[in-house]
Amino acid sequence: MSMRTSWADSVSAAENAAAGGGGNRSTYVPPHLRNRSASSDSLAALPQGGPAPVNAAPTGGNRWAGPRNDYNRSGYSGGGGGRGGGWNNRSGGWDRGRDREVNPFGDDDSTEQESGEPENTGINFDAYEDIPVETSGDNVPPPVNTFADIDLGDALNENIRRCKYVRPTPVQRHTIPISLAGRDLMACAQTGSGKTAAFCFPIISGIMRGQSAQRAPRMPRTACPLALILSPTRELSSQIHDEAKKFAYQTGVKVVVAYGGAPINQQLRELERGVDILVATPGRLVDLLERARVSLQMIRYLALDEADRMLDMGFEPQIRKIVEQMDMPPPGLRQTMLFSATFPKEIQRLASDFLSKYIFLAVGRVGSSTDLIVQRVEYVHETDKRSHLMDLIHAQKANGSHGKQALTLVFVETKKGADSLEYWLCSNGFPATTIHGDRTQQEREYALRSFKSGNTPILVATDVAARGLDIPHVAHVVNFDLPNDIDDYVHRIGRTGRAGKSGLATAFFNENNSSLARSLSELMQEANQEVPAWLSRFAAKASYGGGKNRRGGGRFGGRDFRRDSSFSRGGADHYGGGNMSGGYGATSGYGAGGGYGASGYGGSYSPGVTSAWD
DNA sequence: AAAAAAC
Repeated sequence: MSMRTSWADSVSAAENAAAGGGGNRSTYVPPHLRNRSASSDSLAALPQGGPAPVNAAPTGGNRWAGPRNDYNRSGYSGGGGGRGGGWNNRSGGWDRGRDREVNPFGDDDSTEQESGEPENTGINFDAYEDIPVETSGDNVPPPVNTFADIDLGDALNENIRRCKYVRPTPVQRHTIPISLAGRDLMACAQTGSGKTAAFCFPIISGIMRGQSAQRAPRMPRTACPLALILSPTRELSSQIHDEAKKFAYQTGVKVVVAYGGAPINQQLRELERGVDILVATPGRLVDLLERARVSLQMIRYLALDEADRMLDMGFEPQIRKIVEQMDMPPPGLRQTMLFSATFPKEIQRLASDFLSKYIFLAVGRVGSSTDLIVQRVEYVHETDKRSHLMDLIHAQKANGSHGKQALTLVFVETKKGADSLEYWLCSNGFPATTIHGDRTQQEREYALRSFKSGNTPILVATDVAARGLDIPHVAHVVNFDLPNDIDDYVHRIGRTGRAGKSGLATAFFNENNSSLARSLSELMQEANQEVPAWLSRFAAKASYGGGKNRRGGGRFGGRDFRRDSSFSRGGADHYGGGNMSGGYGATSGYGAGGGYGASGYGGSYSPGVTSAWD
């Protein structure tokens, strides 16, 4: 009860200060002002020294060392002694109830066991012990072994508990301290490695500590996020947003998502209500920037997820526009994290342009984790694929659990192919739906929901669903059409075998896939899968045909990209030099393609990790 | 070659 008035007071104090008497009726309260109870705090109570220039932060390295008494306040976590005391209980908060924070964890912590085991059991934690991890760079902060080793703050710790994260994944163990130290990072990490949490925790924590009292400029209709997370697909952005909201629950840090295909007005409204962390796809963000509805001048954290994917998709111009040609602070004055599964020269270039004195991190995939996925390859002629699929689904049906049919994800190569296969399945009595880029966003989201819920246990998808998407409980991934790229294959099969559950991946192979034969059989061998003799023969043939073999074939510590002739063309060692600034970087060891993530089939690929770790 | 992504 007193809390309510406290909050209200706090808000009006903040408003008065922020509006400067200008009659601005914005209800947005910067995060560093939110977590304080008004009775004792006011603007003047900001951490000592008052306003620190925001730009002093990233390279300073020491900004975390100061007293951090501006969060975990009594009004917040201490509360009535019960956990989650603060926000939940208020009946009208600083926002006057207009945007009551929905509990992203569902109704109550205590009901979480209702449907079987908690999400995180079954993870083979021991498998994490011997994951190869390589870092390079100057003064790399040591990894942590537990979340408790890191001072993320009570609110965040509580959310980690709610997420049931027991121990940090390798990418988290390394990334979080690096990031908390204010360092830039280029990381080889893929879906399933826990990277969303790895970059969200430090961002949220940093924003909460945000000692910068620098106010957002007074631009009533322009949102000024402190952190930007870019990702290649709408669904991935949406998923990151969902995760980030869990991590930020009751921290006062506001997360907003913006992507195309959805009505922009709602997103604009959300933005107007204030945003600390903006998750976005590049196209929509450019739109928002051009409308001046978003300004990047306050950005302190930038995370680029699936960077190689974004470049594949032709986003480089938009990304460069966003990062270099708008009003975002330059490298060194912001903290940048670049995540990519592979390191072709385009990515190297991006890294040397976007990052400052960065640390390079490559996390190997979890030991023998692909053991959790049984991979089968079957020789199927183009014309036989449908009937073959029908057989598989029938067999699957027999295995279904809880009276529900197990979820089957079917990958095809084209959007038309997806539609026609879906139509065929449906007209043959199989409940199927489809997701691809020709469908409206509404249809895509509906399809995904319907699939996840089990209402439509068969989902036909193009590669839009291959990467990053977290669909729990997929029992079977069928590569109806194999991709041309082994990385895509790895991503696709990674949709199953999650959360420590076993998964099955079946591929239909025929002459059309010759180019994949070699890398596919290598991958399967590495994962202790049975490679059919006929596939080995295809592989042997293809290795001479010069098909699309894997570059270098190297493992950890492959080719040095600077020795790649195509790389040094037009300026020997340009990138090497660029990356070497300060002696960091993806220098030897992680080649352009021949390096870690590329050849190791997902250097950090780690299926068998629960959804929340993505 | 196809996929994805802003209106």
